[in-house]
Amino acid sequence: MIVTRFPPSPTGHAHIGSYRTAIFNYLFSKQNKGKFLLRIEDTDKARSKQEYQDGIIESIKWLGLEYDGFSIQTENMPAHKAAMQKLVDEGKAYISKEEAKDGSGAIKEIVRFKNPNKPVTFKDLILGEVTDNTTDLGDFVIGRNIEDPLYHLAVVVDDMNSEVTHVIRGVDHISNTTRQILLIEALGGRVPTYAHIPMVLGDDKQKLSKRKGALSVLEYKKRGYLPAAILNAATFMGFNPGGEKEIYTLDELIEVFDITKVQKGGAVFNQVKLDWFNTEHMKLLSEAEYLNQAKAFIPEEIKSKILDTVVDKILLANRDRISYFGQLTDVFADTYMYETPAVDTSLLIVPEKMRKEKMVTIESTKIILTDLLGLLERAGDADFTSIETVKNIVWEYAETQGRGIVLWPLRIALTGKEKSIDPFSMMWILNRDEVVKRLKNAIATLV
RNA sequence: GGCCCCAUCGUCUAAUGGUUAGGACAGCAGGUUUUCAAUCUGUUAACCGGAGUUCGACUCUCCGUGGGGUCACCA
Repeated sequence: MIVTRFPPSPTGHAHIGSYRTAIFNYLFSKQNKGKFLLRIEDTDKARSKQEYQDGIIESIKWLGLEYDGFSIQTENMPAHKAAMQKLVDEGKAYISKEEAKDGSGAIKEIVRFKNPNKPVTFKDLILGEVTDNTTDLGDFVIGRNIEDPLYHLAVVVDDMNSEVTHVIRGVDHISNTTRQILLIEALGGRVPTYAHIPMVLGDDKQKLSKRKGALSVLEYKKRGYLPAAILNAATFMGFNPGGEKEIYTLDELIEVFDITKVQKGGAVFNQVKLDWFNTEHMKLLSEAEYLNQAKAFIPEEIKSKILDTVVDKILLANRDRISYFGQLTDVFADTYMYETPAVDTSLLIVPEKMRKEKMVTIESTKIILTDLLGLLERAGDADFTSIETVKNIVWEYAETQGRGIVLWPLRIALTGKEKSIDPFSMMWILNRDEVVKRLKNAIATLV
């Protein structure tokens, strides 16, 4: 049985690079019908916070990475202490009286591992054979004192006890690996198989970090990204199944993932490409799913003053204009979507470059808008049932007069904005009465 | 600096000794039912350098160079 684990320390809100490690562990274990364990490494009590632990669990659940086992490292302390005592008893570790590093000058008893000083070689699923001379590590510390075990010891004991078979983690841990192997050997445990995955880099090609603006996974959740897109994008940093397909669901990822094909070099994180992945995954949503999820991102005070049916229309008309739900905030910030806008007369006049040789004056604009108003007043309710049918109301007229000449002032009359959604979608959202009202308003400004 | 790891378009990558070095994102150009967005089409752009091995190297070896990681009583 294959067992992998993801052991974050609850000392901050982790970003996409950290969770990619979780994803690779998850993918590998699931495709082998194995187990995926989540372990909170909180041996650094001073920096660990419940808030961060909650964030980790929330993120993992949101991403859909169901774990088969959960543990909190400090709860396994008795086992860590027993292991440390055993090493000391067997002469493989010793207690050393040293001056405390906290500047107090006090002398305390720390526990050091007696380094056998030999080169350690292990086989890495991604890197191949890795050898490291451990002598320069010295007799490294494994406990603050005989009662207080540190990271390396705790990890090794926990992994042994939970029978972890594969340790998949970032290459930044590679030098930890050799010293942990030393500990496993001293404890008489079985050395797991390792796979060191490349770092996720920032634009500066250095390890991605929050300090350099990397967003936490929780932040992406808040901004309305789809977990499926995060999963897909994260996996593709360092892995590629070959072929030209790039959009994969979690199940498909489990299917095609191959740890041995993971890239050796680091991958620069690209926010723009993440947005693209999200756009593509949004297209995979059914209309009902889209609407349902989108509604959570409409500011309450705005939602309460618009009819549900109109909200749906606004959402649908803007569907392919957003790449993540958080952008809905901008959509609704354009109040013309649901409130009659003030119209600036000068905007109504078709800009020069779009006139196509035609004369455009205040008078001609007024005539066009008046003609349009007539067409719309005469339209039936059925004409407003879809964007397509709405378009048919004015299309013939626009064709004969010149599309730009007609559609430009129409759109401005409806939105009051130089840049906006198209007039057909707008009329569909608004329905006849409001369209007629806005046209009349616009005509009134043309003196 | 010691030790370790890495190296294909700007970015993510495909290629597993023989390809016009492919795709995606971004960029650029154009089309489209006006604008913005979206969308469609086309297009610019890469094998870090030098030796070797070989009939033949992006692919294998070595040496450079460059980049990164790590050197805690953090994890």
